[in-house]
Amino acid sequence: MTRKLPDDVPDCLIFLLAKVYQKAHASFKKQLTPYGLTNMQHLLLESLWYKQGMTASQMGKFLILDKATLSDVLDRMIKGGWIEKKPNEKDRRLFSIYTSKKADDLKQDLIMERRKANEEIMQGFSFEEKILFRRLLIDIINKD
Amino acid sequence: MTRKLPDDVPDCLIFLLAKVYQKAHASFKKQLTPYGLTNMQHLLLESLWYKQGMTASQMGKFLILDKATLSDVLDRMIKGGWIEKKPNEKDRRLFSIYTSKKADDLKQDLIMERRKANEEIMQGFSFEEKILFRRLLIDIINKD
DNA sequence: TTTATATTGTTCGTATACAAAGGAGTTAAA
DNA sequence: TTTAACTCCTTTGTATACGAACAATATAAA
Repeated sequence: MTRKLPDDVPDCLIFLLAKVYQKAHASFKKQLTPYGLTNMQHLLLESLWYKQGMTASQMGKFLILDKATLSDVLDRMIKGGWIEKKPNEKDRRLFSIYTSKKADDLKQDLIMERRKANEEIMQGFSFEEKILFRRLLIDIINKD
Repeated sequence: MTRKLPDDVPDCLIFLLAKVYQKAHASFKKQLTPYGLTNMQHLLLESLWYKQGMTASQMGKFLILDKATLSDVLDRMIKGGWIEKKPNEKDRRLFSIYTSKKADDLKQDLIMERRKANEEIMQGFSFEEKILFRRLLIDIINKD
């Protein structure tokens, strides 16, 4: 599916951003296939390893994800045995989310795959370009 | 839905790319709502204005889009009266796609909206940063 | 020319995305 | 303390995405 841009590159930054994301996403997706995980599921696991026991609402804020999107993904991950939900006794609206043993056993491998995927994206960039590219991305996200 | 990154920015370029795309997409989506068009539909219209009469396969190659994705989008755009499909007489597998009058009447406005959206994304960047950012994005897409 | 191969577009299945509305639970305000 | 306002999560509806399988058609190869 991944291909090069036409010779007359579209003068549309939104399009370029979409294609860069599409390519990075597709590449990482291939790496994850053997594990039976989707990109989004991998992202949630790494978030939980960073901070176990978050509620769905907290994860949504942390990852800038819609709660409706998250609800479905969490559901599939519970069915797949990747995470567990524990009800909060004080506030019965809340569930704390934890990774499962099945997930934890793959932790080192999965983190390594992500590192590899990240390196590939900017492979060929100079050190300065890598730093600047990352900074510009963060600037765009945090603008306003 | 759009929010800032947490203080401890995740060290994952794929995540940053996803969030930049998410933000640009959401922003343009708001601009397009009054027209009754989605981002994808707008993209297809601009492609056709650039080159009328492309087949679905040609559009897919031009925009780096899966034919399955395109098939659905084209279907909705025909139902919405934005485009028209004309069968090819020489090769009965093919359909040439053209914009409708309804779409053409909005052409100048829609192109203007896209320009505005693009400017907003890199607003605040220096001239050099704008040039470099665009080049780096294209490099990533065309790598390999 | 007939058979194998390739291409085009559709359909199916699954996974994001997100707006909007709804149900259950909690907190603030009168 | 009882109601209004808010929060959390789920559900519904629509729109991407894309791999895989398919039917119809076209082309190359034998």
